This record gives sequence, structure tokens and C-alpha cells, in this order.
Amino acid sequence: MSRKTTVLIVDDHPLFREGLKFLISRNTTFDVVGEAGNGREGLRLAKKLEPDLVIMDISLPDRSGIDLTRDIRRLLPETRVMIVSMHSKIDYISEAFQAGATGYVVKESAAGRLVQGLETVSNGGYFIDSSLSHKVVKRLMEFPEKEAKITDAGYETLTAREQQVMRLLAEGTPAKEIAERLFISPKTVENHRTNIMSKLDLHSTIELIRYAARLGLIDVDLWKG
Amino acid sequence: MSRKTTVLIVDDHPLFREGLKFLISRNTTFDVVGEAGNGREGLRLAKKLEPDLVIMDISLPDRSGIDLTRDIRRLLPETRVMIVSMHSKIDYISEAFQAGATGYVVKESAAGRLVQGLETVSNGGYFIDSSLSHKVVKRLMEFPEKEAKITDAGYETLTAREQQVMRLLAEGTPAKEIAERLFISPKTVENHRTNIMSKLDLHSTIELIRYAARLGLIDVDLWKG
DNA sequence: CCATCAACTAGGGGTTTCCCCTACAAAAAT
DNA sequence: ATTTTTGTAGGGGAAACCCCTAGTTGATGG
Repeated sequence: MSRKTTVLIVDDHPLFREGLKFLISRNTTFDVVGEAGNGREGLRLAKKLEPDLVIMDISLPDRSGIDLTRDIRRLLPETRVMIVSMHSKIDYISEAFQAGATGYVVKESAAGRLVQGLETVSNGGYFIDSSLSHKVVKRLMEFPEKEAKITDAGYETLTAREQQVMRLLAEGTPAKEIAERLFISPKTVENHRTNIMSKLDLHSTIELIRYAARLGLIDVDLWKG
Repeated sequence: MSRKTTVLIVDDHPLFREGLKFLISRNTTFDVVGEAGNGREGLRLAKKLEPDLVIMDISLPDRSGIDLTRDIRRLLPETRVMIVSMHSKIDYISEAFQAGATGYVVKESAAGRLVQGLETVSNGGYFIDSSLSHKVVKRLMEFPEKEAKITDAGYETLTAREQQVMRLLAEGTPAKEIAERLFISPKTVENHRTNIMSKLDLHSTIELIRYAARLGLIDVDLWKG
């Protein structure tokens, strides 16, 4: 590394900033070039100094550090942001990364870990505090299994054309429109539907949607967005 | 740190193990105390050596490195496992952490990053390769907002009776059956439905189901079971 | 080579459900 | 006291659902 990594600290507690500066000073690769006690000043200094790294508190007096992160990342895509926060809620972490942060540590964590995280982040990596990672991992684990394989006994018995029609039906496409899209008669579409429902033992539109949802044929989760 | 971090390498490619050993040897804090080319041998050595850290490949000749990770973590809770894999699919990453791994890097990543990860993991932290982290963050962001509260602007405007009918409709209950349950005419039920759809600006059954699903009025996830 | 079968196509004709309209009595709000 | 809201009910058209027949194609098999 030819040059030191320039660091901007944004935190409303002067004492915390001092501690941070002392901590960082022990590592010769970092150079604290500025500090700010609120969001407005933070953004101003970021624009002026264009630091390699911003150490950001979430709760600032005038605005959210997450919002500020979003602005800084938009203005300075090369600048990495490490969130240092008291909050350990997973939603904050999600939001922070969503806003463009690439690191997140809690204030209670050990000093060494923060420095390690700063190194990781300044090298372009993501860093998640170990005391948080169980939450992250938990959420990763909780994440619904994607691509629940489309291998239902009944669905397999459908012909290719029938499956094609089925997908469109499940999405709520009217028969008439399906007919237009596939260049066939609406009546043929209805025949396909009849055959599909017969083969799968379904008796109404909603049952068909249920079936399709179970198979992951349609992405029900999209509805929740 | 009073003692070196002992490392066990489990990977079926001898050449890769050699490269890894060389890489690690340049860092004085690590000491490779054993290596294994398959899962069985890996488990045996782990039990015997009780290493601080295991570097684990996912694709082993006899079993999955993720399964092996699970076993090792169960036997030796103090031992950290770093996955080093060719696979970068998010599901693998989820599974790996679920199995008890605390680090995950891809084989294509830079050497320095691996060492950095090993340090993080051996210190009790979690490490996710930066080339992977965008996937992780993406998944974190995709994570569905929990319990989207049942207070949609439109739904509130429905009368009690209408909400009652709405729930039944959303469950796919035919109008006729709803009428029987509520001791009213099927035609009245249809009127309620019409009013509901009008108020909520819905224009088909599937839209009504979508709406209900979004509100959590019906538990779509139940369909998946 | 021809028979057969499965798949895709199209339609007839009926019942049921969906969707929009009007309408009226009772309750509630103004 | 009058207007609005709510719950009730039905008419009518469109779409969905369900039972058929039937022609064309392409693959399979005797």
C-alpha cells in the first residue's frame, strides 16, 4: 500500500471520537483526516476530504447515520463506510448494508475487532461484528428455501403445453389473454385448464393458485412487497 | 496470544493443501498441525488433534464438507471452521453457517484475504469473503419484512361485515357457502364482494387473494406445507 | 406399412361463479 | 329530520367451470 488509508470519523460523542483516534493511531496504516459531530458536518467533510473510509455512528443529532451513509456512497462510491453503533438489531444491520455500508460493529465490541474490521473494510471487504453475526447467520438460515423444486407427482404428469398454460393461469392471466399470447383459441385454453384441473384434482381458481404457490410456480413472496 | 493457532486442513487436492500451507506459514500466528484429503480422515484428525481452526473444502470425495463441519462443531465447540470453497451460491453459504462454520471464502479470492479471514475467524469472529458479501447483503435486504401490520389504508375502510366476508373470500370459500355460514343470501355475499373490491380497487379474485396475502389476512406460507 | 396412442387443437352446451348494476329498509350520523 | 352508511336482495352479462365430440399431427409399435 503506497499511501495511508484516510479516515473520517462521524460521531456525536467527542470522547468516543478521541478513543477511536487513539485506537486507530496505533495502527500505522490509518490516518484520521477529519471528524464530525453531526450529519451535516459529516457530509461536508466527506465531500471535502474524500476519505477512503468513514467510521459512522447511526444515531447522530440531526439525522440518521444510515441516511448519511447512503448520501456519501452516492457521492463517493470509492469511500467505504464502517458503521459503529450501539444498536445490534438485525434490521439496522440490513438497512445499513442496504444503504451502502460495508462494515458494521457494535460499540461494545473489543477494540482489536474494530481495527480488524477497519482493515477488512478498507481492503474492500465486508465486515460484520462477530457479536452480531449470529443474528446475521440466523437471518440467513431463516431465509425461506428458494427454488423449492418443481417436482410434484401430479405436476409431472402435465404435458409441456399444459404446464405452460398452468403457469399463466396461476398468475391470474385471463383465458382470453392466454389464448392471444399462445396463438390458440380461448376454447383450447379452457380445455387445457379443464385437463390440468382434472389431472391435479383441483376444482377452482384459488385451488389452482394454492397448488402453484406450493410448487413455487408463482412467487407468493412477491405479493408481500 | 500465548500459543499459536493450530490449524487442520481438509481438502482433497494435495496441491491446494500445499499452497495453503505455504500461505499460512508466512503468518507466524498459525501452525498447520494436520491435513486430510477426505471427510473420514478429517473427522479422525479433528478428534485427535483438536485444532483451533479447520480449513474445510465443501466438495470432499466421501462426504460434504458442510456435513463434516456440523459433526466437528458438535464434537469440538471451541474449534472454528473456515469454509474454503469453489461454490459461491448463497444457499451453500447459508448452509455452511447453519452447520456451524464461522468463515467462508471462495478459492478464487486473493491470498491475503484468506489470511485475513483466518485471523478474524480464529479470533472468534465471522468472516464472509468480500466477493460473496454482496450476495449475503442482497439476501439480507431481500429478507421479507416481518409481520406487515394488518393496517392497510383501504382495509380499514371496510365495514365489519365486509371484513368478515373478505376473510372468507380470501380463503377461497365459495359465495354460496359463505351465505350459508352467515345466514344471508348468496347474492348478498356477492354484493359484499363487489363493494369490497370497489373499495380496495381490486378487479379479480386473484387480486383479492394477493391483497389478503399482503395483509397477512391469509397465511400463504401454510400453502407451502 | 398401418394401427394406435398421446398431445394439441377447436368447438357445443350446460352450470356455476364472478362482477357490475339498481334497489330498499334499518341504523347511524349530521 | 334528513342524509349517509350498512346490510340486505336480485337482474343480467361475462367469465369460469365442466361435461362432451372431433380433427390433426407425430411418435410408437406390431
